[in-house]
Amino acid sequence: MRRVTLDDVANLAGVSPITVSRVLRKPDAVSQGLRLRVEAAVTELGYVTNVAASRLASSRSHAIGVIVPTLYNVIFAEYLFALHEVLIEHGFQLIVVNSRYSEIEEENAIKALLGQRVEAIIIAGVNHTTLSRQLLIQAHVPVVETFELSADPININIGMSQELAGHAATRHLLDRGLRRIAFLTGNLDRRAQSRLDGYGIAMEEAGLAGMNVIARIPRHSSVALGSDLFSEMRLRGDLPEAIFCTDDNLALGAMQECRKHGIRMPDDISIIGFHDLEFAACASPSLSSIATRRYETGKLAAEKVLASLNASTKSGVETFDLGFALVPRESTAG
Amino acid sequence: MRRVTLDDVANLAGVSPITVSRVLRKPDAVSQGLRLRVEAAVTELGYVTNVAASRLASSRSHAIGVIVPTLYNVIFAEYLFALHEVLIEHGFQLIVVNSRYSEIEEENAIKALLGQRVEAIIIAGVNHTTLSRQLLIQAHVPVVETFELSADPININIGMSQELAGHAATRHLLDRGLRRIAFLTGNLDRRAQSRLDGYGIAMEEAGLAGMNVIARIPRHSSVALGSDLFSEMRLRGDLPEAIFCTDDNLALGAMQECRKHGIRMPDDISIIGFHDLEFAACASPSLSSIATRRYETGKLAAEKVLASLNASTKSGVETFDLGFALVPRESTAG
DNA sequence: ATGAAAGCGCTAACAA
DNA sequence: TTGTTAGCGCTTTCAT
Repeated sequence: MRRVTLDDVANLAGVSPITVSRVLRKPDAVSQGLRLRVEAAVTELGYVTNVAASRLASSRSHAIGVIVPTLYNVIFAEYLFALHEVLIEHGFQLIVVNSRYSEIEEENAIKALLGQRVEAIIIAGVNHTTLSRQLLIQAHVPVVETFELSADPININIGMSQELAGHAATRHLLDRGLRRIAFLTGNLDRRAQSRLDGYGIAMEEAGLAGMNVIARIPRHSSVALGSDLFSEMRLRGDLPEAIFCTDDNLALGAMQECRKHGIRMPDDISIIGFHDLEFAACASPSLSSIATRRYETGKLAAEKVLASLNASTKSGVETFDLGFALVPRESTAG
Repeated sequence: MRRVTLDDVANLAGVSPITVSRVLRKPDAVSQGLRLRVEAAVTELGYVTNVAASRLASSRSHAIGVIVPTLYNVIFAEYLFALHEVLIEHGFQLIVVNSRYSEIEEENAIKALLGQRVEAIIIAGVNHTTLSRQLLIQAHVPVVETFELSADPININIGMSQELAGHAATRHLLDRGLRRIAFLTGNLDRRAQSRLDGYGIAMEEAGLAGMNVIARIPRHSSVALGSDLFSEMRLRGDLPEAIFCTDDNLALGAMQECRKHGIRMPDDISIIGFHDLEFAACASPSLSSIATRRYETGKLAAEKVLASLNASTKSGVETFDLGFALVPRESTAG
């Protein structure tokens, strides 16, 4: 039950192995006669190239490593979609690994990817362990850090200021005269933490430093979690005038609870989410949010990788701030 | 800028390459003295195993191929989560490829995975091109087909009857005396088609064959699409008594439209979804749905793969029907 | 346009 | 426990 090899195909076609290899990789370099014979033999034997052998011999993996904290989130799905779209087109394989929001797992992921001799690494986030950072630098491959802005990028950085976005959302509520503003969140990953920082700064600027309310249950973000977070505040008899959710899913859950208990939006309570997911515009009331650019982040990351790989010279540090946009809708129409 | 190899480490540690290899793979087979020296050398040089060389030499890839139609869907995220959980633990790498709901792309994905010499293939769906099926059979690796039941499984089949589930949802509405029942869907992939078949059969059994209403817009399923589908029916002045959505997301979108236009649920219209996503229980009204077992499907698939790989004998055909459950809630409380 | 020789970096099998 | 030898299946380089 031995697997079919190049040599088997070559024997059947009556040519040398290298000719078969050429037919498969650069068909134009082979005369039509031989090419047809080889192609027939390939089909007859059901030959499939052994990628490991090919990678070893050519010392090219045609693989690009991608690290995301989770696959359980549309945000990263949209981003991966863009990466796929561009890179697969150019003959690269994507090796996607999730770090489950852990810097230690991220470090292991980086080692695994380097073992695969990936030709570039695209990694969500800008905070890494010391060893991770060192490995990424020593790898001598293009490295793209995404979703946040780094004070000290390894190579290419494509992101936005999560803190400014959190600040903008909070300001929006403050500008409508709302003062008791709660921040709702699930697990506080780095990006959620930055948004929280932005919230804190805005509150302080408004002279409301003492009024911060942070509702947090350490679970992954979901509509159900939004309901739970809201319920908890309500049962505590501690409903604020406004809510800033780290995530539109949480906001939707909170809105469902409001409706269930006859709490009017935005009359009794204003709600703003984050990311501007697809459903935000069609919710009722429509949900105010901060629009972020997941697709564009992935697209640009992929393009920068391609550019780096084609460039003869090693590129220096480059930063791209893709920004965000406040999208005011009915849920905060004061 | 040559990459560090086993030989480099061996030279530095003053041992033979195979000893380094052993320290990395079966440390217990090496004396402590040498092991420590080798480990020091590995750290000093920042050595990372070249996976391609390792795979070629050992003719083991420790990789498992997974094909899903999309990453853009919680259903598959939950399933992948389970696969990861079990298989990573056992030292396997997952190579996840998406076929974008295309049988041709699925065929290419299979070829790519075979090129990687994956040790098993786990594939969502039971319908493949003739060549795909042939490749899967000839690969002589465990093959698991999931999410549906096959009349003729290649090897292991873990799924449920999408048709019976569609039938059960429709019956549930019929049993409440509802007669004008619409079926809402986005892209009609195989599974959605089967649910539609189940709907058709139930309608026919109830003597309502002529009353089928199918609202379909060929986009990927989402809350926004549910809104659009509902709007279209409403503007056509053609609102049914009940709606069966292929997906809870569509149902949520439809519910939002109802609320926006003062259409009461379930008084004016009953709605049932599919998959029982997390938010179904906390929606308002709570959403009736068909609960499906994505996590369990992934878990069992992973376990069966492990069992097959450990078994000395090639396993025959096995089928596991994981079933589904009707979860009646307020949205259909007639 | 085609082929021969050598070797990519590792591990299996065997020997010491 | 450690090392030697050979080779996994392909592609590079250099010849023809």
